[in-house]
Amino acid sequence: MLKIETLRAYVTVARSGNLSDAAEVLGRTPSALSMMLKQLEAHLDEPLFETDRKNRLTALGAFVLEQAEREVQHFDTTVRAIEGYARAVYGRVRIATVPSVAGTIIPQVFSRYINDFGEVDVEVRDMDSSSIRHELSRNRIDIGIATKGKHDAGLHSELLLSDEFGVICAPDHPLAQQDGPVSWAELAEHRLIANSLSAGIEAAAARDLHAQALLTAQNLTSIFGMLRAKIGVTLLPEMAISAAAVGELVFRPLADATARREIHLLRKADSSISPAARFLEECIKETVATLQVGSEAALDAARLSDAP
Amino acid sequence: MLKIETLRAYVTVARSGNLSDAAEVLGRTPSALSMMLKQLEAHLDEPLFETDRKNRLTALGAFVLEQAEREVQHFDTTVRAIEGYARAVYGRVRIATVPSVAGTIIPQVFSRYINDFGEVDVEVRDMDSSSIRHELSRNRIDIGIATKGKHDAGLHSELLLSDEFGVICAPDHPLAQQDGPVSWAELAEHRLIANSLSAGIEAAAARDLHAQALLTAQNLTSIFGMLRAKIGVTLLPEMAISAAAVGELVFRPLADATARREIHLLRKADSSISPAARFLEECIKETVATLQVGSEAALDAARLSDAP
DNA sequence: TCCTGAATTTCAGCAAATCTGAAATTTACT
DNA sequence: AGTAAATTTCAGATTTGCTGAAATTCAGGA
Repeated sequence: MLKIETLRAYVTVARSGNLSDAAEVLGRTPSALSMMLKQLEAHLDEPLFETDRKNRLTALGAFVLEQAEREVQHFDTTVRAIEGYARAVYGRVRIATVPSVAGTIIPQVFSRYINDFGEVDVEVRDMDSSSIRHELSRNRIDIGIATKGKHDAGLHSELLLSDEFGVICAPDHPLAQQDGPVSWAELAEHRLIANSLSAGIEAAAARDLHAQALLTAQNLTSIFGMLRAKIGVTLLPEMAISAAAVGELVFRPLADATARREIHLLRKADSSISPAARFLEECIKETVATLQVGSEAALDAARLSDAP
Repeated sequence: MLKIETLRAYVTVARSGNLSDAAEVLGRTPSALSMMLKQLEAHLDEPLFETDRKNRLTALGAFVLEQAEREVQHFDTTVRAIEGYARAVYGRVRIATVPSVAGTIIPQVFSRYINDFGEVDVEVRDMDSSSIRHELSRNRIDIGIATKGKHDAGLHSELLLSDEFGVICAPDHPLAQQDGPVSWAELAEHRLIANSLSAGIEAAAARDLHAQALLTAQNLTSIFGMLRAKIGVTLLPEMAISAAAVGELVFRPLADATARREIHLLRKADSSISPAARFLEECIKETVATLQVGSEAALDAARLSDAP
């Protein structure tokens, strides 16, 4: 049966015009090549070379050279693609994250690892957590960075980082006049502007506050506008504000340490991800780990470098 | 190193979803396939299947399947092309012959061997002998059927058949009133219409006649027109007239048996021809041999069957 | 949860293919 | 014709690949 290595040997010999040089190139002895070509000619039952010296091809030889050359090249290309994909130097990764991570962690990941990505094509999108989970389950993205859903079946999750909620208000708001954590009772005395992220806080006190809230805003721009207009205060995870251009607003942490948003690395549980996706995941986790070594200090540094 | 047979094994297993069926298809044992795939996975340093049962692929597995499938198909196509070319069931042969052979022998060849030509693409052209030799030496055709040149260097020749010259004249011409061979002396008493074929006769008497000839015509139609108008007689090889629609003309052989046109099978001496060309050559020679078994009778038969 | 049968993997030994190095042969060139 | 280089041949060594049996793993039912 015809083998690629036979064709490769023939191409090398036919092109170099003699066995010894070809043997050098291929890293075998001339005698091995001689036997290989003999076998090929026996298989075709026709000579490929005009003379014993391999410097002139028969008509069949010329035809085989053309075909074999094309074939060997095609094969090598395929092998490169397969090996490249396996070693994550080639491929495509589609990732979707919540905006705050898209604006903080992700840029860090790329600035650290961009050189290791080779030919990998990374597609980043930002969307809200439930959309991310939906896109994941429909196989529209490979990796998601989002909060977990109540009962997301078929998704594998891994805690990436947890993000402390705090109170945001205008600098001349009464709550901005003091430092330190804010208690639920303290917060209850001010008008709350609810938002989709704060609605996720599970503490009972938070639920009560939301039940009484009169205003709900969805996007950061409008929330921040209301804060500056001193209409009220809001609750947001720390990263959500650091990712945006905050301008003149004050952040005070919540006294209730359970009020956190937990951001997970999500992927489909049943199907495997490509090596490139796995590699990107590793880069993200390592980046997060590094940033958390110096705890908040490192996170702050990340934020600063991210807001020129 | 990655081998085609490994890719083929992987494709078969990935498509059938289990080892045993694939082993059946490939004609090996499941254990052989198991080891092959293990080796492939080790080479890529990544799993190709989700579970030990081979019915679900990893992301890498899906990618490799796609690539390997394409590759195996490409390889098989190449091998078919090479083997087909070698066995002369595939290829192209360009052949040029003098018109008389194009009109007699060649149709016979095809009617006998057409079924053996498979996918071979045969191109037939007719032209005069010197053009044929020229085209051959420029590698524009693979096989030529023509008379030899004076000093055609680099051409291999082989006598195919020799064709007796004779006198052609109108039925009411004086020479048509008798049977049997015509002597040079007899012929000298009539006006000769010279032509490019008769000019090639080497006999001294023929040269004298040509020196005195007043008319020279190149193509058969005009020659025959002149014969019918009783302007004179001409000398032509027997096949040249049998190949054409002769109509009402009389042929009498020459007494001088040396006046023959020798038609050769020509090809370039240095470069080899393709297996398909070689096969066609064989077919032509065999056809000629068969026709000559019954000597002239057979040739006559050929002519008859060729002029419906 | 355990059992059962099927599928797969492992292992050892065997067979086939391929390689090497030396010697013999052929070829091209002087 | 002689010589040097290239190629082929040959035998032995090595590697690779395959088989068949046994062990293991797995899926599905009791």
